[in-house]
Amino acid sequence: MDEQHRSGCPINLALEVVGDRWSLIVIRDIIFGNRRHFRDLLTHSEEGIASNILSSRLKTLLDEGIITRADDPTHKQKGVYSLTEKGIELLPVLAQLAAWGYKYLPVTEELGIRARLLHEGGPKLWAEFMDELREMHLGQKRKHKGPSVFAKLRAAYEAVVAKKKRK
Amino acid sequence: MDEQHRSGCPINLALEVVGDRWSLIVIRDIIFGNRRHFRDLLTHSEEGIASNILSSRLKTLLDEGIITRADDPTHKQKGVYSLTEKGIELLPVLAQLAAWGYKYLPVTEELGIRARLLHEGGPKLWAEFMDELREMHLGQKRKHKGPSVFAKLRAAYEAVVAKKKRK
DNA sequence: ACAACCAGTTGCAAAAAGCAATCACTTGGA
DNA sequence: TCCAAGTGATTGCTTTTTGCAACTGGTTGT
Repeated sequence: MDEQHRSGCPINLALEVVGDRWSLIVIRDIIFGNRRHFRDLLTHSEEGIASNILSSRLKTLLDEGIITRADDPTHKQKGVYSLTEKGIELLPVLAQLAAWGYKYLPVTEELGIRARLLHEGGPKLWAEFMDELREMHLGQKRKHKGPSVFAKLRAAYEAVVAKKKRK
Repeated sequence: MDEQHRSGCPINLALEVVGDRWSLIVIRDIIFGNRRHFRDLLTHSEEGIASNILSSRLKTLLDEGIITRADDPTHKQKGVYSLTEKGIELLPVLAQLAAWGYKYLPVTEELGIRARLLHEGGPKLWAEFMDELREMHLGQKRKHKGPSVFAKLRAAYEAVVAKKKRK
């Protein structure tokens, strides 16, 4: 059970934790979609994750201290997943990855809009977003004022979807 | 052969390309270790990559346009792998991943020093480094003057190794 | 009472990773 | 000239991970 690490390199260690095809997808949906329940992550998944894989990933992320799980008072079986600070700080990784994908890969318009805004906003916007995530997941009070980055990203996405529908 | 994408999300598309345990390790060794030959990547790998996996990853990275391969004039069988602009622009992703790993995972001192310097230098240092990489891999002339970031990172690493040896 | 909802688990097949040995060729030195 | 060392891989094999579909056992609302 004592997992041996391949090396003590930070990049390698990070890849051992989130270097697979699904972990960061789950984190992405928690961050940008605010999906907090198992079913929510399962059925709204753009990519169609299987339930056993989702289950296994959530377990790993729990073990690694990237997310936590709490009981939902409204439903005895429902669990609420929240990001830890360690999980929230994966946002810059996701942002850079998204920027790279947006620039070089065949991204669809509606799914690319968030990557664009995040890229244009830069580290300052990321920090604001992380501040909001700390409020949403850790119950800390927001430091920055003004409109929510989360809401702005969502609104931009909805606008693109609406525009495409009209055509 | 026409691979179907799981979705048009930039994060997902990026993960489909480099979201595995080895691709970014190879890129890391090319960038930070300046390893340009198959054998070089194979035998100096900190993590001990197997030859068939290295072979397969290099093929994928070639197909994706992240690296190119040229014949080495000094040896008919030797190939020289170089980064493309698309590959060079993975540096910010590596830097963020390294920063996260450095902060939260059991990184060894000698392998963590580069992550620390890269983090402290921030996007400005990354840009300088990418400028150097364009010189090393694409034959473009460097725009910025002054000491090489590549050399600084290497020197810092050597210094830590030397210090540990003395003890 | 019962259908819909919830968080998973199980069993099985396919794909990928990992390991050791081998291959076909090139180079440099005795 | 010959042969060891070096080159970039490939092959065959086992183990591990992924992916899919069906299922389980409990909860909630009507």
